[in-house]
Amino acid sequence: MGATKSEIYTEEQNRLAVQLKAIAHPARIAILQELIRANACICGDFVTELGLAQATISQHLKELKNAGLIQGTIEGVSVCYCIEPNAWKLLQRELNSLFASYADKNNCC
Amino acid sequence: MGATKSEIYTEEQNRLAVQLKAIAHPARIAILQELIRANACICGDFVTELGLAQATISQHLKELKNAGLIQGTIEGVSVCYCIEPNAWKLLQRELNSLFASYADKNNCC
DNA sequence: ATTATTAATCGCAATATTACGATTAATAAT
DNA sequence: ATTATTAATCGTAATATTGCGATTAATAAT
Repeated sequence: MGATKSEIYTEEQNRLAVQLKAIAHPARIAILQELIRANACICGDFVTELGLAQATISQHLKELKNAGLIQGTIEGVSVCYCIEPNAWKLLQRELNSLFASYADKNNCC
Repeated sequence: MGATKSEIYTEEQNRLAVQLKAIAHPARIAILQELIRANACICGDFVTELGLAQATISQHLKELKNAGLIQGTIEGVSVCYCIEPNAWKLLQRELNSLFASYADKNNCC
């Protein structure tokens, strides 16, 4: 016990859960918002922007990258991060369809 | 350490993170989908629907309820769950604005 | 060559999550 | 009254996450 029983769910459910889990942390939400706001890619600016240690930021970036939501390219001594457009748009579509499926059905309770 | 440093984020970032974390589990995604699909409120059907123990389902329902995403009303010996419309629509709006802020900016990397 | 800067990784401690069996509390049926 | 049904809760074990200091690897600047 302790680990999620991924075998019993559909692939879509698992994928959506993984991506939502990646976003579901205030630090990572802040990172994504700043990435979008700045458009141009930033990197270690997050360390000063948020009040977290460099190791912690690096870990959060890694999780976002693992979920495929951002990408980073080495640029000399620093790393330039930005949104991964395809995964981002796919997630948007999947969430849209989830929310759309709850149109305006009248609740029973 | 081990706990999220909520103090350093905005209230919106924290709220969004809490609600996304509530959804970010395949079992809870399955529960929400089934709740929406059935429209009418189900309850312990989830135990047979998914392959999880009753205690586990009850815990997942509690988390969704704590996040304000669903509501449950006692109906005799069983409990009838359904989507909480206001929280659901608010979350939809917040996610929409997050995704909308990434319009079609051209990435730099 | 040496020194600074940047970011990844390792190792650790604290805390949170996932899952379940067992028990409990409450209503419904007999 | 007794028995079934339903769902919450407790306790526990396994695993995952969060956060950081310290170290490491790599390029840039001197």
